[in-house]
Parts: sequence; structure tokens; C-alpha cells
Amino acid sequence: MARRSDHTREELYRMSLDAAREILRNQGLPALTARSLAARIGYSPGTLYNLFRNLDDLVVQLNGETLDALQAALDAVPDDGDTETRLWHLARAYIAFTVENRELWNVLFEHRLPEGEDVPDWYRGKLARLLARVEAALVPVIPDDVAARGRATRVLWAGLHGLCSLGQSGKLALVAEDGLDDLARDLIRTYLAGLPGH
Amino acid sequence: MARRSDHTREELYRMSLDAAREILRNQGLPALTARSLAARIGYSPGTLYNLFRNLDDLVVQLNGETLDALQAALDAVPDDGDTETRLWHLARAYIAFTVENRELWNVLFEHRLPEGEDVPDWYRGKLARLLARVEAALVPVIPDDVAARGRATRVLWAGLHGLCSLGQSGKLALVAEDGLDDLARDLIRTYLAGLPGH
DNA sequence: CCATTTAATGAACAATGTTCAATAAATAAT
DNA sequence: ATTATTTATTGAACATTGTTCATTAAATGG
Repeated sequence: MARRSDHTREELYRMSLDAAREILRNQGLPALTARSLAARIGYSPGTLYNLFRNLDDLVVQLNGETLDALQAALDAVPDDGDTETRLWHLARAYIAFTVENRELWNVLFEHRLPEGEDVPDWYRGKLARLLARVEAALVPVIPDDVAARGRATRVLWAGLHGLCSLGQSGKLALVAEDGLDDLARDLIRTYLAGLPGH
Repeated sequence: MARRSDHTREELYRMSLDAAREILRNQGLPALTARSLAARIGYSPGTLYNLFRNLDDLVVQLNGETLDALQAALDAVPDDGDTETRLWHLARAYIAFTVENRELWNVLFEHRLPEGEDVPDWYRGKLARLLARVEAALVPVIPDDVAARGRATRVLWAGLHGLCSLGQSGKLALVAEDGLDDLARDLIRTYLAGLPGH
């Protein structure tokens, strides 16, 4: 067979990422193969290499969309209340996202690029935008010292990430099921209480 | 060829794990294949399956030894000074371990078992023992409330894990090189300062 | 010295990512 | 209309992967 015109290049790109997401959701990362993906969109494996440099590239693109979805989830939380409740709402949204999108989130942070190349710039940009959402909530409690605010932002972000990461992989010896929420709340509350001026 | 008696079963086991560690160190996880490993110990691929259920099993065993090494690294830090400096020394040792044993540490926390089976009990035991080292340092500041101490232990542990994890993968937008140390110190100091009774 | 056990092999199988000449549909040119 | 050119799609091909297992010969026991 040869050239078809069932879909435009853009449609194929879309279909591929959607299919990849679906495979991840239902069968996990090991099932995400060039052949299974191609079968799902009704094309041959070779076609994928017309759209993506390779499977790694496809995963990076998918991660980009996952970052967007995460951003949207955080943007959906209201900006009211004091700093602690605002941060807590953000954390809750984050945790909920990692639970509802387990596989996507795992791939997002566990996928490592092959030796040599590092994360693209637009990727860093999306990460920075996520951090900014947290940092904004910290302005009232750390209004002047930007360096200190940057540190606090990263510490809270990484702390939350660590909790979710270890929690999901069963390497935190969690007591109950909602133990994650408790720990995140503890982190936020205690850390905030320890900031200079409190 | 057939049966040899160059090495005992235990020696082969040892050689395999050592070779695996060496391959990880020098060439990273993708290079850890049954054939490369077999070649390195001077045996055929089939022999490995006489020692380990499969490659996943081998990695789990290796991770066990990595946990032991991490434990040893933490046990080597002195138990003096106040709680903050004790925790800080532990954190510094942890960070140093993740830097000096980058690949081993990555495999330790990023390796996922195939769908279904979960981490073995002895694995959980080793993790618990690591946490215990941190918890011990927290006794002076949280002497009575064991639940609260358990939470604080996990929060600090996961926080440190998150910092190292994001830091090493370049997903934290770190400012300087020793930014990790600064952030870990910030986490410990601020969190401790925020505990009830301070 | 023979019989039995057993460790080691390496060929074989299915499945992987990736490449690329072949092909035919779509488009452009005449 | 017909022809020429471009281009999207294919699927066979290649190298590698994890894993299995009949075959083989060394070690062990009688």
C-alpha cells in the first residue's frame, strides 16, 4: 500500500499522542511499543517515524502535554484563603492528578532521555511555569527576599514530588491510604510555620 | 561446552552483581543486558538464569545491596550535635551518596517491578531501617507523639528524596551546583523551626 | 570403572526499535 | 487529458533484546 489521505499530518500527530496516552492508561509503559501504537491508529510502524524522531521523542511530546494538563489542574484551584490553605489546595490538586493520571505522571518524571541530550527548553519553560504557580502563593509570606522565596518554592515543590513519588511506588511505608494527604499537609503547615517571621 | 568448576554458585552470584554494578556505573542502565553481563563474568547468558529468576530479579537483588550501602553511608555519620546538625549531616551524606552513585541510586528508586508483584519484605525492612536512622534524630524534638514523629520522618525523607530526584534529572531549575545542599539545609532548618514547641 | 547428577552452553523464539527501498496515491506540469 | 513529479505509507529487513531448554560434558557417587 502507499500514500493515503485519510488524515493530515497534524491529525496523525494528535491520534498518535492520544493513542499513546490510552495505552499508558490501560496497559502501562511496557505496552507502549511502536507496533502496538501503530496498530491502534490504523497505520504501520514506519509511519510513526514520519511524525516523531523516535519513540523517545514521542514520549517527550506526550510529557509536554502531561505538563500542560498538570498546569491546568493547578490553574483550576481557586486563589483564595491564606497562604497555607492556598498551598494546601495546590498540593491536593497535585496529588489528585498523580492518582488519577498515575502512569502519565510516572512517565513524566521517570522517563530518562538517552545519554547526552537533555530536556528541551520548552520543557524547562513549562516546569518553570508550574513552579511559578507555587511561588505566587508564597509572596505574602516572603514578600522581599526573592532568593529565599525561590528556595522555599523549590523545597515545597520537591517535597511534594518526593511524597507522591515514594508514596505511589509503595516505598514510604504509608500507614493509611490518605496518608499522602496528611503528609503533604504536614509539610506545608510545618514548613510555613518555620519561615522567618512566624 | 558444559559443566565447569571455576566458581561456586555463591561466587558466580557475587560476580554477577559486581559486574552489573560496574556496567551501571560506566554505561548506564540500558547497557545492562543479559549478554553484556554474561560476557563480563565470562559465562553464557543462560548461566545467569541459573542464579536469578530473571533480570528484574537481579536488579532487585542489586537494589538490596545499594540499600545496604546507603545504610552504611548514613551509619558512618556521627551522632553528635543538636537535631538540626544531625539531620543535616545525614542529608549531606545522602546527597553525597546520590552523587557518587548516581546510576545505582536511580535504578534503586526508578526501577519498577512488572505489573502485579510488589517489593519483597526484606526490601521494605531495609527501607524502614533507613527511616529509623532519621527518626532517631528526631526523638529529642518530638519525644512523645510517635505518630507525629513518624510523619515528620517521612516528610523529611521524602522531601530529601524529591530534591535529589528532581535535582539529578535537571528538573528543578537549580541555580548553582551546590544548590541541592542549600535546599536540603533550608528544608531541614525551616521544617524543624516550624515544629510545635519551637 | 560405570552411573548419575548437574552446571553450562548456545541455538532458538518471540518481540523490540529503527531504517529504507518500493510503491502508489496525490499533486503539478504540460 | 496525459504525463511527470512529489510524497505519504508500507512492510520486509536488521540488529538486539529477554528467556527457554535440549544437549553436553564435567563432577560426583557407587
